[in-house]
Amino acid sequence: MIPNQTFRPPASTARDRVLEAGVKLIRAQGYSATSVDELCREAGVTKGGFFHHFASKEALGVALANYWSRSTGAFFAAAPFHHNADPVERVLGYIDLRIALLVGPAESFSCVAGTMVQEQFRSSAAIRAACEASILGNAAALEADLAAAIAQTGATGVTAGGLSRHVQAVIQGAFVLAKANGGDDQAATAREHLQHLQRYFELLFDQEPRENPS
Amino acid sequence: MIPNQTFRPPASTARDRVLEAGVKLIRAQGYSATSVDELCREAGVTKGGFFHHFASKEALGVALANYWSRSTGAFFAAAPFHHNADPVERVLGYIDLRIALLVGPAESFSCVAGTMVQEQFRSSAAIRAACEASILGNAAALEADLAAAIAQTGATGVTAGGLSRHVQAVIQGAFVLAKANGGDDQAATAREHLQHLQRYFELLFDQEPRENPS
DNA sequence: GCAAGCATACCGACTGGTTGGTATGTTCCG
DNA sequence: CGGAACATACCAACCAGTCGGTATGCTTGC
Repeated sequence: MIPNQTFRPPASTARDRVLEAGVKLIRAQGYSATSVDELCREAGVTKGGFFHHFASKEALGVALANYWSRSTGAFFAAAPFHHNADPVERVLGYIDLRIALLVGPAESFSCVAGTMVQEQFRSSAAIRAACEASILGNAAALEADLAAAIAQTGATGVTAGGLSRHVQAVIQGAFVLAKANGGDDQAATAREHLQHLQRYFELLFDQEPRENPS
Repeated sequence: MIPNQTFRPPASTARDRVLEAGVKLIRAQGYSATSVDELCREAGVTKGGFFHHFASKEALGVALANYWSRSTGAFFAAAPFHHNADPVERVLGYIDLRIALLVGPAESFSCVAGTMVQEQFRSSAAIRAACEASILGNAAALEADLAAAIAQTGATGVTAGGLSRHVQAVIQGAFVLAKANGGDDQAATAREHLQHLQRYFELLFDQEPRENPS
């Protein structure tokens, strides 16, 4: 879910270069279709180097999901939307940020954890769990703001936890439909769905609709 | 997106058995992780038989997406929610049906097209296009009802096409989060998100909230 | 009515290349 | 010196795809 490489520090060690290669290749091809040899080539590391740092390809998958969690968690934790006094505006500001990050081809904004878990949820329990932690970690970061927004507006029939997970579900769904789009603007496809999510929150929290950038 | 095997006629020919094997295995493992040998074993077909019917594994992927389109299209076209006089009720009835289909483990209700496109959107243009057609075909089937609902309620800022695609995006996102869930009720995870989608439509079309089954 | 001719459906051994993983160095830093 | 960080060479299993062949049925000519 973090947008593109510029938001992560350039990889220096071999281990980090492999993780960066994993982000790039698995976003574009998925986990199973990405071979260890390919990862090594992309990272400029030999097979021996790879297996020195990762006990198996599965271990790389788990480490990659954790790496992804840390990167995205740090990025969103540092974002300025947290400074807004109104919790509803903080929630809408988060979605604004997510929309702003949707640029370029799908492999530059899609989610490594979502991609991996869709393939590996039955084959590898360890990867599944690491991806779940990544996605739910992102959700949890928004839960307090959502709880405050619900309390402030008196919205009924929803919970902060449920809504926070739903935000992530819509984001993941937006990625799938963006990937399915064969046109030249996959990002616009993804934005469309986050704008519907925003409208849902505006209706739920009884806000004036904000004008959408697109 | 069609739920489970009981909604499709039992496969008799070798070709159909391979397609059914594809539905089962690719739902559980993804496209890349499913080998031709595995498909043959599951279908009770030999390698020669497989390549008699499909020119390549990629051709099987395309045929599978088309098979999926036809199955799901026919199933939803025959569903009784179409008979409701109120277009808003038809839309909500569609989501009710989608919710009702969410039972069992994720591999029994998830979408073959969504799973394949997430892995193959860059690697195979033919599979990507076939999956796009499958997902957008499901969306298009709801577009007229959404257009009528918008006209009837005067909902502003949304289009029938955009909303119909959003329904599919939420469904796909619900599947991803269901797969990520390691608990014993992945279906409940998926249902949660479709209920939020339903609430969005209730707010958008100014309906009384319906009581949710869960 | 029946056989020749041909298409379809299917079989399973085989191939060249790739897979994840290992065993055994070498290099370099504290 | 010792161990962490790599490199090289290699392996058995597996991969998608090929190939020569068979069994079956349909079609056409006589």
